[in-house]
Amino acid sequence: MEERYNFKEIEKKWQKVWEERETFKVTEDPSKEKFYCLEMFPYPSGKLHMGHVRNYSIGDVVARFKKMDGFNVLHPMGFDSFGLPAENAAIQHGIHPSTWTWDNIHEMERQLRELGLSYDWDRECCTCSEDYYRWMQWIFIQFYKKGLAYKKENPVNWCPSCQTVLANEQVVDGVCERCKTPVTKKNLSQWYFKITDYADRLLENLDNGKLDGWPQKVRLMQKNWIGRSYGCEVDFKVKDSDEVLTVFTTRVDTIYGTTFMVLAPEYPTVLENVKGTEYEQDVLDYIERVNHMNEIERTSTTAEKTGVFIGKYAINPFTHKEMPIYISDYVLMGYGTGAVMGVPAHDQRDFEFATKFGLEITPVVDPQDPEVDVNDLKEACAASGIMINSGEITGMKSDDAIPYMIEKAEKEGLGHRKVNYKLRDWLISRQRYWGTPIPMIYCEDCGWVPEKEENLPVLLPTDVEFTGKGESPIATSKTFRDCTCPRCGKKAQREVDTMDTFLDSSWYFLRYCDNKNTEKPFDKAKADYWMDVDQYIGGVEHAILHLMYARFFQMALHDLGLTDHEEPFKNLLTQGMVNKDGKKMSKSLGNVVSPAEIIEKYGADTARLFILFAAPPERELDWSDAGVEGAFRFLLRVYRMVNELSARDLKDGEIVPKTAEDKSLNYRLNFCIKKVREDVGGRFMFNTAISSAMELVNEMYKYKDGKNVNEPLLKKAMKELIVILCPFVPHISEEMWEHIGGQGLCSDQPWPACDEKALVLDEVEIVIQINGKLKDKMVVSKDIDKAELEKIALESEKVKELTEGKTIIKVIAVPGRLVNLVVK
RNA sequence: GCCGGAGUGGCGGAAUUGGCAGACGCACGGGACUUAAAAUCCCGCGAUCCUUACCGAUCGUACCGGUUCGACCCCGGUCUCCGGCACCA
Repeated sequence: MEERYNFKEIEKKWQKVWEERETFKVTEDPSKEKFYCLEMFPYPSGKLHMGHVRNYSIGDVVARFKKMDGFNVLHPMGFDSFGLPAENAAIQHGIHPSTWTWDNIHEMERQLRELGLSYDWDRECCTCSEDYYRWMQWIFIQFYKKGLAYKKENPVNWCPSCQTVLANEQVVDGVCERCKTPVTKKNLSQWYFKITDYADRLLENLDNGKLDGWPQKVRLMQKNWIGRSYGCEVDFKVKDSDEVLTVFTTRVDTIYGTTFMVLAPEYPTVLENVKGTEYEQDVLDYIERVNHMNEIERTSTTAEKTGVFIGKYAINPFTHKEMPIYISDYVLMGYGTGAVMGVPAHDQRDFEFATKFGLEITPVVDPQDPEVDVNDLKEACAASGIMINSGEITGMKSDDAIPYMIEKAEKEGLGHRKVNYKLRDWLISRQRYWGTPIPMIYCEDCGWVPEKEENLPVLLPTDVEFTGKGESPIATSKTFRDCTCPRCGKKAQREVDTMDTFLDSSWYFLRYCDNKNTEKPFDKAKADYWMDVDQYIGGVEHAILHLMYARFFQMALHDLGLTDHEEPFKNLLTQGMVNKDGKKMSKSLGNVVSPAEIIEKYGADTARLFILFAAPPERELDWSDAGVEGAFRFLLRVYRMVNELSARDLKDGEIVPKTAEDKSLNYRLNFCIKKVREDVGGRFMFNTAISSAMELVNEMYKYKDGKNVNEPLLKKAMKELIVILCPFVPHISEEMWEHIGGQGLCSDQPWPACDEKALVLDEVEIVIQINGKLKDKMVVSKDIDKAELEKIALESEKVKELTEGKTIIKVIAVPGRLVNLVVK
């Protein structure tokens, strides 16, 4: 082995060896326990960033460790390669999205290989390739046949800059998640997936133990997003009309306090209700104004309430009182029924509305709080309490009044129990080119008909123009649109929209299980062998979008009988961001550290080691050049030691630790073996795993230059140290392994066994406390019992001195740990 | 506003079940080696106080309080920061 640590050559050499020997290629093997380790696949932007390096380093340590620990490890990689940037490149630079994407994929593959990641590249999937999107289309058709896909006209989120619709999940703070342009509403006919059918199951599984391996935070975020609320729908008749307005409320107990009613501006009967009346113009003006607002303006909670009276009255089914009907933008058409009962005394929004329009405020719940005067409210009071002014339920507890009123409404036919969700159906069509074509055909006679499965894939046309404007670019193709109806054979037209790329990433983990299948998306037996993903690793920014869509897909595919598994990801690790100087790395701040630069200067092993050592994976990590230097120095230190020890040609033989130094080294070695197993295999604390390896190296440095060197022991420590380091820094480990004459590849070695006996020391240090404060320490035999321990502690000079003239009230002795004297 | 999470040296962080606070690393300081420097190796490194020095003492995990023989850890309250959701009836 060269004296100098020549990482460049070492890394190149071993990457080639792994590739040639197919070290990380796997097949199903029922005799072995499987482990599916998966990192979120990247979008092929063309350049790897530090976030990727962190993500894949974490996954690689886990995958390599599990392999060494005897598992049959599936560790695949691919590219989420449909999407907008490719199309923007086409618009700006005239490069075809396909060319741009594939060039980037190849460049990123190269960069990933440079990191020495243990992927089975044979299983690579790129979502933009025909053999992937063919099955994406097939799955779409199965969803359609099952009634999970449907097309409907609806006001949708529209990004004026991207010129496409967006799913609710892609609108963040009222702006487009991608380009930050304020989102507007547009009425369009679009494809949807019925994810709401799965709302309950998606919710149930968050809490029934199936996802206990997920961070609580992510589960809560999904729970809030699904937003289930239990309540009641109540029917209000419109005065002098046959119309019935149904409202949803979670507080039916407050129905006696309803003093007005509010409809969403889009409510379908509003226009006919005002037609030809004096209110028509005001209402039309208001609706027009609301339509021109973007999402930010519309959903601002700080804005003063607005609205107009539509000239009609609703009748409260319980009090028979007449109540004016308004429209206002604070009522949303997309949630509940689009109509709400206004209870200003107990709902803050209604309170503000009533105050603005001078409407009556009737308190019906007394919270029994001396600080609240219900007859002079300064704001709404949402607390529960005792019912007042409420007919037959007056005097009841408001919490009891809710079930009582629901029952009463059901008995008298005035309403019924109802569960509502914030979750909406998933809008999946996009007016873009670079995505999976939706395999649907519109026939004048038959309506929407799916393409025949044997005709898949519906290929993306190549004769399109990229203008970035108007409808889907596919519409500019001369050949794509026209076709014949698969059902009746008449002339028909293809759908020109493509699928949201979040569909592609909702099942790629299944395709990895069987990526070459030309008969179906994946073989059930293969998928059932590998699934669930035992460890999924990625950024927390996907907590809602990707992670919920993938769960929905898995459930739907399960229900279609394609897999036995209902949830895709058993354990989830969400890694924190990589920052520089406390700020996010970004071009505009000029603080971007490029992985290529670091690999060039220090090598991949150093980059991996630093990133794993600097912080626990869930936390943010601040990039530190000095820290990288430190990681590099550690590798140099190990390399130098192995070089020196191998030159000494240490003797083999039976390991019998004799001296205290032997025992200490043997302890450190076995402790490290155990610690790394726990920290990498269970706790995901790579930083402490590495620190225990550092401690072992420090101990070995001290030991090797000592007087009585136990050569077989030192040799074993060196060998096992190299194996322990392998998951973290595989290249240098292979090099050192080869150098000391190790058999086979270091990556193929079994994880060293921990000798538990070595961890039991003959003597232990015991702490002596007085009133809980540390006063003395002593070394005693490990077998000593409570009574003896107590006796020895009381004999300590220090204790005698400090307890002189005082009484010892109580002695607490914990063998192996401490003695605490309570003294007065 | 609602729901989460976090707060430990100069810095990143450790303390896994309530039992020695600060492992490991960075930075810094000192020493050895060297003509010199780099590299390397060794030592020190929370604060305050006492002491010539050694030895030691007191305080210390955001803040206030509680439980306990014993609290970074459990309980109650406060502050600050971060994240998510947000006119969801």
